[in-house]
Amino acid sequence: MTTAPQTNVAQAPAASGGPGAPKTARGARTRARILKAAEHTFGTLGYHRAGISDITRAAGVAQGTFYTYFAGKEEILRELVRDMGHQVRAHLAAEILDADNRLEAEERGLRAFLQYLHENPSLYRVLQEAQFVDEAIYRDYYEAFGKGYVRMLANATRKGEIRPGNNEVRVWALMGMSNFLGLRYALWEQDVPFDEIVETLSDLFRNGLTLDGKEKP
Amino acid sequence: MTTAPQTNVAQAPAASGGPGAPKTARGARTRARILKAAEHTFGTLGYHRAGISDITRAAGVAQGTFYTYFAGKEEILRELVRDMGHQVRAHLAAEILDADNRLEAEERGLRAFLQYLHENPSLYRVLQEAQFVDEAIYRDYYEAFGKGYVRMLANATRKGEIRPGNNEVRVWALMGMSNFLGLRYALWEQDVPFDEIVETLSDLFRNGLTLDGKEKP
DNA sequence: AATTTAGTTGAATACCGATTCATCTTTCAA
DNA sequence: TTGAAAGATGAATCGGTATTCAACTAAATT
Repeated sequence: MTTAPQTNVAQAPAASGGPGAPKTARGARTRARILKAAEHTFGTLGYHRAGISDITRAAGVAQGTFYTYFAGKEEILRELVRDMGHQVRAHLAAEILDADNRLEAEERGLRAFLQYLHENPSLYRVLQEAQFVDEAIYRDYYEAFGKGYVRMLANATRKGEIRPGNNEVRVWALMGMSNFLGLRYALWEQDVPFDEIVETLSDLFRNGLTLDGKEKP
Repeated sequence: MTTAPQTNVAQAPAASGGPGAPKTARGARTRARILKAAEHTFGTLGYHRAGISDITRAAGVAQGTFYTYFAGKEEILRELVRDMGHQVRAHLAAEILDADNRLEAEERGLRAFLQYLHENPSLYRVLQEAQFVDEAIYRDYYEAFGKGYVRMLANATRKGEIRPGNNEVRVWALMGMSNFLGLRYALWEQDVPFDEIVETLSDLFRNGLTLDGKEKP
């Protein structure tokens, strides 16, 4: 029996992290810096054009350091999508909290989303590109988002705030709206004030699109 | 002054085509085969994973032949987006033609779109990936689409079929809905019949989302 | 039939960037 | 204080693939 390198056995590389989750404060800081840098780099250059070297340069570390915390390029993208997903959801949830009813929640939610996207444009690009790098992570994002959304609509239905209907389908429609409106009016061109966008959608929610009568409650 | 290679001056390489538009029937056929192959290959493997060799193999031509008709990988993607854009718009326009009013047009349009996406899944991927390869071509697609859409809503407004409102914003919201519903229910999982999706949206258009009254016409 | 133009071929080129690794430095626990 | 563990370095490797090109074949033109 020689001196076996027990070090190599290693307990499963941190279920959530890459090759190894940081074990010191310094490591945690470095990892965070790299993640932030990746967000910015992917957001600006796009996933494919961005090189690991671009990320590490932006983070101010050497190339090799990257692999201390992430298994590879795909891995850090996944991590990023998870992180950013948590952030938006937390942010929107907070913004909606003190809404008196569903309509108000939709209004506040949409406005907050447009604002958030404007301030964090990387979210859009990172998320959308992730779709074609690892579809599962993209689906996870929207299914997590949608799940909470459906629950809220179900509550609103119970309270009699919205018409009964297929809330899952509605949620996907609503997420699609926000997404496109965000791309067009928060990222591309700021030529319509958010208030007007929100008002237009609010009108749709209150009155529909057509002119003929609405069944009375 | 030496014998200048006047050949190199060349009149701008076919405004729309690549290095040279085909000049014989055989050439046209080959070019078309490559374009079809690219659609399928990009649609299946994705733009970045797909190699020129994958495309030419699928088309049954040699690698070099590709460059007889296209300046490069990005170029063929652009061509593809333009082509596919024409196709969808033409298809949807036809499907909507004999609608009696805007609501019916929306219903038919949505159903037709879901159906089309289900039958031509490549459209989604090619288009969405193009966004990050050449944003302009992506914007062109949706601006062309949106332009026609806005015009139709304006007509409907004039006819008193829909409520007055910001039709451009509405159009982006509507395109977003279709897009997400298509991804979720036509591409990912077919677990809700198109009829139910259409009915859910139709209800939204007729009655809105909320329960309280609608201003009467 | 001869000549020019268009189209085709596929191997060679050229470049790029993700990942590895041996070495060095910092941190931390005993 | 000191040795082991954790972190950091950056040059070298390695695989992949978009593009080029000189030679060949088919079609059209005279």
